[in-house]
Amino acid sequence: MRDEPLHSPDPQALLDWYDRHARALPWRIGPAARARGELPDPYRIWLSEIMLQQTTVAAVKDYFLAFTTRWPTVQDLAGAKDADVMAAWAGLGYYARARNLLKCARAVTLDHNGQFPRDHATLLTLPGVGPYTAAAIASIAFDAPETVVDGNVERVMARLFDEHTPLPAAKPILTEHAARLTPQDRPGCYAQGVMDLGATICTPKRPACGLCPWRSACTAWVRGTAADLPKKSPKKRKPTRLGIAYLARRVDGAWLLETRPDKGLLGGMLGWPGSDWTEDQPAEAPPIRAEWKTIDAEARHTFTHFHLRLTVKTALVPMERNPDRGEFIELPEFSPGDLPTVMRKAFDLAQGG
DNA sequence: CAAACGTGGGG
DNA sequence: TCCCCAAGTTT
Repeated sequence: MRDEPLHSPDPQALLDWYDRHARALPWRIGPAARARGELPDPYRIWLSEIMLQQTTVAAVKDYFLAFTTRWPTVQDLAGAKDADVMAAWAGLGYYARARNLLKCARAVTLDHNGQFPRDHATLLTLPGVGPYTAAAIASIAFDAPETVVDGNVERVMARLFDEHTPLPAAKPILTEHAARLTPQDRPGCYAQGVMDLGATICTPKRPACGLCPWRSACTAWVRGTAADLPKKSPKKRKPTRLGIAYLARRVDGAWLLETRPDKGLLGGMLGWPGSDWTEDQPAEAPPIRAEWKTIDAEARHTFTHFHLRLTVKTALVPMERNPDRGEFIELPEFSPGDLPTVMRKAFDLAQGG
């Protein structure tokens, strides 16, 4: 057994691989433009990077196209109504990202002369921009030699250097390896290349080591440990919580909805008035006096840290009756697509779906 | 440092 | 059914 790879991974080999295998994505410029030394629009890179946080490329694509069509520049987005942006983000998850997206667009427009900052430290001051995203924008949009460390890079580095310390404790070690490899030449393409390598070749399960440009420099490949890395700390099991959602339809077709508070789960999103979500049977909390009927099925949904079993109750209420909570919204001002997924599941259940 | 924070797809 | 995973940030 050796402690070091046979030779150090060559950044140029990774760049060559990227030039041959780069995926065409809506926020990327084409190979011809890249060859001319052009760089992508920082607004589009920022938007894509926020959307891609803990989210797959497949899930992001349509949202990215919808956002950039409706709000082509950061100034357009800064001028949008909060409710419109939250509705457009509905279904993508991690809704703090959408709230910070607007804060950030407005900060760039008002505090930075409408231009994204180019340096890592200033980028880090923007809402929703952490160490990874600041490095991604600086390197991809401005070709600065910053080191991106996302889940892909962690996995690639853990394997290249056969690092068995479990995450997240291993993060500083893996970051150090990644920083040492980052080249001064074409750091933006290099950053995207490492992440593409992790996404398509150096995958979590069954990595395609036979296709990897860094195979001969990979200690885990030499030792046969690649598929077992990176190690991760054991996860906790998710508890189950119970809740009740109240779907009131007025006789004119309007639905009773409320905008959730900015803090906490589904913050800032539209939703059905309901009970607290608790491990014990929740107390009734009808938002309006009505003859509530319980639907004979639950809406089941899993969040990051708990499972939810949601009982759905429906009622038809007359025009003149006022709710204790929420407000009636008529179609088409309200569309089910504006709801976060768990709320849309409740709606689908009430519709008999 | 641990916990909160969504959702959909794959094995 | 259930667990893992995905271009992380904030508190």
